[in-house]
Amino acid sequence: MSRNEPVVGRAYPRLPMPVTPPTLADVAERAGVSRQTVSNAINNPDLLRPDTLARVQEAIAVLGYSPNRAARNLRTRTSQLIGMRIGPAQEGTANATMDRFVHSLVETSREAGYHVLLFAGDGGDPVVGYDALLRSTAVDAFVVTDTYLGNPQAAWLEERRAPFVAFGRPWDALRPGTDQARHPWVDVDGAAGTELATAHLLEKGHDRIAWIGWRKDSRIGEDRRSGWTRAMHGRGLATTGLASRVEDTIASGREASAHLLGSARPSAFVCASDTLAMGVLHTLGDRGLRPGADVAVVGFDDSQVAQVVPPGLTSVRQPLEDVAVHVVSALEGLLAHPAVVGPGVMLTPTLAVRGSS
Amino acid sequence: MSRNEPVVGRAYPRLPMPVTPPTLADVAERAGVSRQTVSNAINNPDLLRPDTLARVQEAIAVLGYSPNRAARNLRTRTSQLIGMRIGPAQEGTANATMDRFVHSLVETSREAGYHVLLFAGDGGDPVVGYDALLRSTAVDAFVVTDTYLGNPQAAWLEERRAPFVAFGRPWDALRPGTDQARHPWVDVDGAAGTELATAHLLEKGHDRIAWIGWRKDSRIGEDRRSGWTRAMHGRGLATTGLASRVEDTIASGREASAHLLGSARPSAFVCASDTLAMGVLHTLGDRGLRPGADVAVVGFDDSQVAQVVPPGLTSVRQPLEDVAVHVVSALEGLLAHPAVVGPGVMLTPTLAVRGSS
DNA sequence: TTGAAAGCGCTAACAA
DNA sequence: TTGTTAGCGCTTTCAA
Repeated sequence: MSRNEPVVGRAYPRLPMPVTPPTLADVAERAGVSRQTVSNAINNPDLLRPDTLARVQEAIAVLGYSPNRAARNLRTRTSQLIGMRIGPAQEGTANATMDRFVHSLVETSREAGYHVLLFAGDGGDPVVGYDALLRSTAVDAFVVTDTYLGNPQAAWLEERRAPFVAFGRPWDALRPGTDQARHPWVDVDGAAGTELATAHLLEKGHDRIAWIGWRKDSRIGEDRRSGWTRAMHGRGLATTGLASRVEDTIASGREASAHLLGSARPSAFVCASDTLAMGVLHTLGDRGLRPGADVAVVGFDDSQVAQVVPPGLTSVRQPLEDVAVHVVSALEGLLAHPAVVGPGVMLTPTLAVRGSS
Repeated sequence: MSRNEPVVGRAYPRLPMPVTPPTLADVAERAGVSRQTVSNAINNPDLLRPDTLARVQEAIAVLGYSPNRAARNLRTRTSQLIGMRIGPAQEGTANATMDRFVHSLVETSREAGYHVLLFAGDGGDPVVGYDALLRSTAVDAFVVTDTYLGNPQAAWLEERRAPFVAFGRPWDALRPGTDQARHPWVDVDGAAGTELATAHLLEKGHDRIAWIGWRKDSRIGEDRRSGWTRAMHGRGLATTGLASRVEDTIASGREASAHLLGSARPSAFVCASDTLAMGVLHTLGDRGLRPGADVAVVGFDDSQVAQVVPPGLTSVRQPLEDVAVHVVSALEGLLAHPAVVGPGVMLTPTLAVRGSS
C-alpha cells in the first residue's frame, strides 16, 4: 500500500511548468479518465487495468504532475513531516552529535517518505514549539533528542498522546513495575563505550587511567563513568582519586586534568566528551607533554575536532546512522500501530583509535 | 495583516486535548459566532468589535485551538515552509559552516513565521529533491547554499520560476550587461576576510606570509586568495613562491605546509579553510614547532575545531547569523513581490584571534 | 475495473 | 461588524 511518487518518464517530452501546477483533474482530462482513477493510479496502481495505468502514467509524466501536498495532507490527516527541535549551535565546545544525527535522520527519513521539519526552541518554555506544531497538526511525529536533561518533554508529549520517538533512553520514565517505557526510544550504550575505551588503554599497558566526567546529576555522565569503573575494577585496579566530575567545557577539562596530573599522576585519561578531552590536550600542551606518546587521551563522540586535531584524538563513536534508522523505523511502527510500544533499542558504540592513544 | 498565532490564555482552564483537535467550527459554536468571524479573529482581528474578539479569543484559549496547517495551506496556497538541501556530514574535515547556518536559519525563520524543511540530496541528480518539493508545492521557497560548486541549481530554479535565495553570490549568473543577478543572494566577502587575516599577521611583524588555498577552478578559493595578495602587495611584499593550491583536506594542508616550510620558509600561513589550517598544525606538530610562538597560522570559518584546538586557531568568522537574517528578509520580499529582485547583500567577516597568531 | 459524490478545515469574496 | 457561500485538491466511501 505504499504511496508511490509518480514515476517521471524519460521518454515523454515534459511540458513547461505552468504558473499553477497541474492537478488531478488536468491529468484525468488528458488521460481520458476520471479523477479517482488518477488517484488510484498513484496510490493503488494494482486496481487499474494495465493499459489504463499506462495511459494515466503517461499523462502524469507529460504534465509533470505531483500530488498537491496540502490537499493530500488535509484529506489524509498526515503531513509526512517529522518535527525535531534544534537548539542553538554550541560554540566553544566539540559537541556536534546533534548535527551529525540530523544529517542521518534526513537521509533515512527520505527513504521512508518523510521530510524533517526543524524548529527552534523557545528560550523560556521548551514545550511551546512542540505544542504549536501539535495543535496545528503540522507534523506527524517528533524525534526528541534531549530527554537526558530531565526535560519534561517526554512526559508532556506522552500526556498529549503525541507520537514521538526518543533518541536517549527514558532514564526515569519507565512504566511502573516494568522495564518498559511508555514511548519508543533508541539509545547508545555509553558505558559500553567507555569500557571499550578503558580496555583499549589497559591493553596499551596503562594502569593509572583517570576519568573526567560530568557532574553527578547527569545520568548519562554517570552511565559513561560506570564503564570506566567496570573496566578498571575488572582488572583489579583501584579508581580512588582518579576521577573528576566537572562542567562540560574546555576550561573544566583543562583544570581537572591539570589537577589530576599533579595528584594521582595518571598516564591516561578517559573523558565523557570530546570537549573535556580537548581540555586535557590543552593541559598537555601547556606542560610540553605529547598526547599519545607521554599521556594517552580518549574522548567521546568522535567529533570533527577529534578527527582533525593533531595527532588525532581517540574517541568513542556513536553509530548515529544506525540510530537514525531505528528511530525512523520506530516512528513508522508508531504511526501504523499507535497503541503498540515496542521495546527500546540499545546500540553499541565503537572506538575510533587515533594518535592520542 | 500579520497572521497571528492564537493567544493562549493563562487565565482559562484549558480543556484536555481531544482525539481530534478542535476546528474553527468548534470555536465558533462555543463563542456563539460564525466560523468566518473566528477566522477573522485570528487573521484580521482589527475587523472585530473588541467584545466579540475577546469572546472568540476566550473560546480559542479554552479549546486550545490552533488552525489546521493543511487546511490553511490548501486554501492560501502557502506552506510557511522553507526548503533547504543538506548534504551528508563532512567527516574528517573542519567544515561545519552549513550546520551553523542551519541553526541560525531556523531561529530567524521562526520569527518570520516559517519553519525549515530539510531534504537530502539525491546522490545522482542534485535537482530531483528540489523538483519533487516544487511540484507538490510542499515549500514556499528554497534557500540554496551550494551555488559555488558551479551547480546547475540556481539556473534550474530560475527557469522554473521557483522562489529562492542563494547563500553565495552568483559567480557567473549575472544578468547580461548588468551586475544584477536574476535572483536574490547573500554572501560573505571572503577576500575581505583573508585581507583582514593577512593584515593582522603583518601587524604582528610577519613579512613572509604563505597562502594555502584551493584549486584554481574554485571561485571562492580564488576570491579568498585575492585578499591575501592584496594585503601583501599593499605592503610592497612579494608573494612569489609563497602560495599553494590544493584539495580541501587535512592531508593536503599538511603536505603543502611541509613543502612551503622547506622552500619559501614562511613565518606565517593564511589558509582558505580551517581544514587546511589544521593540516598546517599537523606539520608544526610533526616538527616540534609551536603554533603562534614559532609559526603563525590563520584559518577560515571559525569552526568548532578552531575554537577548541590548543592553543586556539585564529580564524576568519563568517557572520552566519546576519546571513540568515538577510536571507529570510530577502525571502519575505521575494514572496511578497515575486517580480522584484533586490540587489545582492555582501557581508563582511571578522577575525577571531587566538593563540595560533 | 472505473466513476460519482462527499467532505477534510480553512479563507476569500461577497452579502446582509 | 458579522454571516453566507463557495471552493482550494485530494482521497474515501459507495455505486455502476
